[in-house]
Amino acid sequence: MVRPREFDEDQALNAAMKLFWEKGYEATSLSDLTSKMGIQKPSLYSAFGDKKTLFETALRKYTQFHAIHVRTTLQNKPSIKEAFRAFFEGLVEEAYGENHKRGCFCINTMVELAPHDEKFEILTREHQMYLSALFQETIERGIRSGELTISMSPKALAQTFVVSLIGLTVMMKSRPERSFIQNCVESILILLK
Amino acid sequence: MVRPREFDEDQALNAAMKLFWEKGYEATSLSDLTSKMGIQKPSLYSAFGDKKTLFETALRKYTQFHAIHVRTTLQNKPSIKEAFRAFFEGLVEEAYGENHKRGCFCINTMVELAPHDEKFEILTREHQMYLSALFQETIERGIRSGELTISMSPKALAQTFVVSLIGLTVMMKSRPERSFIQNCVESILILLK
DNA sequence: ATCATTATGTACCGAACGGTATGTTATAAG
DNA sequence: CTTATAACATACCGTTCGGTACATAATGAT
Repeated sequence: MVRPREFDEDQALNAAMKLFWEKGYEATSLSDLTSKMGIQKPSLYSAFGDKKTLFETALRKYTQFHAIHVRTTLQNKPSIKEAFRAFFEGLVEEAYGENHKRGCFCINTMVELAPHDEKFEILTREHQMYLSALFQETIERGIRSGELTISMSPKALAQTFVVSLIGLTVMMKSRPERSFIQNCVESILILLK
Repeated sequence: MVRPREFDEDQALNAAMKLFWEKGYEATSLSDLTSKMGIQKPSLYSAFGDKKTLFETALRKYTQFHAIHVRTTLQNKPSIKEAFRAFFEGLVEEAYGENHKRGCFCINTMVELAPHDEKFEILTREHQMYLSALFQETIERGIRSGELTISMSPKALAQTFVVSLIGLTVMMKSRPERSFIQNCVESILILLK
């Protein structure tokens, strides 16, 4: 009964996500968006709403993908210690490897928007809480299996891992020597005893 | 021989610093700046150059103040452990106390500008390296005095403290429960044995 | 008192911003 | 084949952006 979409919504949203991820909310213009998404402004508005709404949709998509990525990385190794090592060293490799990445969209948003927009304060906090729960489950699995014998509570350790993850991700934006980051990863992993 | 400035440069720069600190580079407009600095645009340009230059000047001023603040906090206590505890708990108090602050201008800049502007990549990295050196000196002081017997190198521990500082500061922007942050502080301080 | 020099306020610049009105085109139901 | 509906491209909206030209005002040196 109606004319169908000529563009792939999911693909367009992916393009928007990459842009916001790379440049942030303010520095990304509607022109940037429409050109990379391959659509015109009216199509963008009818499909995704205004700029803030599109940003929120893109961020939600990112956090979902990211949560899955973290979960699978942690489940990928039988050893818990090796799983966390692989997770943190994967981070470093992403940042210092051949085609280095953009950091974390959620962390960028915590800095740019969370302090001035309660919606993003909540959205980003919930993602960090999800990661914390994920870490905690993994740690508790290691304790139950007898692999880990940690000195602090699994919850506190998981929270510390979240903060370490954020600290590493942001620190790498200033591109310190790789040894700096590597030292930090080793220190953090010491907490696993 | 010439007409003198009618405004206090230092005071105007302070106002600019607060604005950039609070809102970041992109979200702060020249109108915001001129109104809070109490001057007109031509005065701003003749005294401070363009927006980017003013931002850089403001950031340099911030990092100088911040370095002094950290140094004095660390030197304020005879016990090294107590000094670091006071430092990290001061952070938390700043964020959760009565009139909570804006986080850290340098960290905000690491996220917003460092990935796209080498000048700020370098400037922010150098500040973090300075903090790392400060932490390291303090730790080594504690070792020499016999107060500390740490398992890793003072350098690696100092670097880990820098990353923890960044992680805590950014995490607090999403305003998690205070216990979350407090747990992290305790875990970090465990590294001091 | 004159003059070179610089700060100031006003008014303006072109460009880009986020967002929309409008007319046209493509579709599927009838 | 007509028609209702919605997506499309174009062209435009008022506003704000960063930055400046210009005339005026204030100063110290002469």
